[in-house]
Amino acid sequence: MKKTAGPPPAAPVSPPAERNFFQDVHEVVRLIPPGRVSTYGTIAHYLGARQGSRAVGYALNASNLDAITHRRDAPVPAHRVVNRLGQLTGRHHFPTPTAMQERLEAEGVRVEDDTVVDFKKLLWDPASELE
DNA sequence: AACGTGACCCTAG
DNA sequence: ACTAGGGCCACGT
Repeated sequence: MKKTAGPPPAAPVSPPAERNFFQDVHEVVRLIPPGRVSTYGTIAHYLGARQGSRAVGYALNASNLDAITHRRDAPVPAHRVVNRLGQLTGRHHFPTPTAMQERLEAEGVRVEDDTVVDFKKLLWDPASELE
């Protein structure tokens, strides 16, 4: 016999925080103003995961795949996120290998040799700018 | 369910 | 100065 009501109230304990890393990353990246760039580490650090930089990239990958953030109203400007050296390491994950650079240049960001020029000056740190 | 991978970063020798 | 290793977060097999 099967038990009539079989909905196991598993729910062991509510999670401490339901903050989805994914969504959180998307939100922060969306706050990056045009003409500015940020880094995976900076965002991760701002979210409290200093060493969770990889997850940031993964989240952006999902955004590009139109997986979670399929909002055309507020697309995630993943092209504004580079690594700590200012290199466009994620350009290969864009529709075209040059899409990232072109988008940045369209915003006035100069890119040379797959690296953002004056990247340090254009760096946008939410912890400082967003307070 | 465990292991491995990935758009990374930091610390140690 | 350079090289090596570990660590965190989420996902795929």
